[in-house]
Amino acid sequence: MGRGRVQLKRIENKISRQVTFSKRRTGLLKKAHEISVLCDADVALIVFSTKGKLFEYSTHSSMESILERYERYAYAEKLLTAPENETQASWTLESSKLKAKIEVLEKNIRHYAGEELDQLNLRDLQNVEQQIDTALKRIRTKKNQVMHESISELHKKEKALQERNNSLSKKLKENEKTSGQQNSSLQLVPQPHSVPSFGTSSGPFIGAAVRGEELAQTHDASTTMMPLWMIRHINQI
Amino acid sequence: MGRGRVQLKRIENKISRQVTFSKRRTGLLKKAHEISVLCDADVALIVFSTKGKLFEYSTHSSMESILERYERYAYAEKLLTAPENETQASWTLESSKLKAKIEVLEKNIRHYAGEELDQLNLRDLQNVEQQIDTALKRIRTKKNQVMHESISELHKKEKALQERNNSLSKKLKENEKTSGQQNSSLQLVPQPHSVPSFGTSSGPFIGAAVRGEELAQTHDASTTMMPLWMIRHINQI
DNA sequence: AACTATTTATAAGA
DNA sequence: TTCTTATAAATAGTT
Repeated sequence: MGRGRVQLKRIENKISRQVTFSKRRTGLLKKAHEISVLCDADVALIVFSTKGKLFEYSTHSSMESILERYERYAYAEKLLTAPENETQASWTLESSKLKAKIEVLEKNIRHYAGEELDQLNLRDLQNVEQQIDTALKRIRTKKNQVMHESISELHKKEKALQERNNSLSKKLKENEKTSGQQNSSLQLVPQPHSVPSFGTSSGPFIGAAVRGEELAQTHDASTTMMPLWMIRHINQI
Repeated sequence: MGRGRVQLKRIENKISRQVTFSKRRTGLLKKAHEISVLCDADVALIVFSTKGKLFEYSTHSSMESILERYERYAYAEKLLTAPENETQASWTLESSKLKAKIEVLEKNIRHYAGEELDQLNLRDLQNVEQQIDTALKRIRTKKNQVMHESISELHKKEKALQERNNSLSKKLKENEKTSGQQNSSLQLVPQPHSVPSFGTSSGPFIGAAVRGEELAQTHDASTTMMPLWMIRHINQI
């Protein structure tokens, strides 16, 4: 539904992903409401954006009651095996499982930080090295991209300010012509923000920006996931 | 969308209500899936028909985990104020705290892996880069150390075997002198443990190790780091 | 945030 | 339920 067909895969461009999310979210909530009204159905819809923001819809009978009903329906089995109010033991168990998981995650993070390496054999070390090397490339790519964007913005601002200055000083000159001359030597043209390492002219600046972008494309990050060894490790709990 | 407009009110005719439900349910689930994939969102959709039949969709991360996340998100307040069953509530609270911590750790790991970088600003990126860079150096150092150790060990073994061989063949010759000659061409000198990826002879083997070390030093990241003043400057935008 | 050209969803009919 | 088709809606790309 739109100017072009769309592949069913994650939209890589951040902006258009956000825009699409906003549009489709509206549509989805609307349709959830429609089926609920038209067909007299109980609907609960929960959406978390990539950034973790929550959007929800639920039929008048309220989210809570629908979720309860869902649990009753979907986990009927579980409810049968787990006697009514959960015992202290089960809570303790869950708690210690979670704590164990946290410990493993923290250990992994320490490994990622290059600490406690004594526990790793050569194969592990090589895996971690590979992972981190990839990560470092991605992060540098991203950083370049962000810097590039910031710099472009600065340049835009600089340009706008310069133009504004020009028009202001022009007006001022005209005013002086009509109302005598005061402050004719006033400094009205501020220096643009200085961006030392990139020089001030736009020529080399643009060159650097383009190079940054190419770099970004080279390191497309969409391919690699958490390393298998880490997943296995976590799952062992 | 169809041959006629439709009022947003309950469809009275039972049959067409069922038909519409069936069609729209399909569409709704499809759209839920689409936004989930396209926009990388976590979606949970629960639909109960009038008759009480359940239909559901949830992003890979599973219905259960999304509902948990929802509870944490939407009822955080309630958990804090809930006076009711004190033990139950406190357990739930602890549990969701732990889960939240796990989520944070997992996010950190993803950042360490160079994923989900969109959420980070330049300062964050800088920090992560620094940490990872340090980690990478440490890991390479450790790896080299481990490799050197195993190489030394291999050399020791090789030497020991060689000596053993020498003495064995010596003895054999003596035996042959006294008891006639058999098996004089028997291969008694075993090859040292093979270390496939480094070649088999000890000469080039050591060379490779040294080269590895040089490579690690080449990756010293101090060259690619951004000067502080530039970062401050950019952050001022 | 608006605007359209298109694609999609679906109401009605079979 | 499923298929077909005319038409309403949603929305991708653009401004």
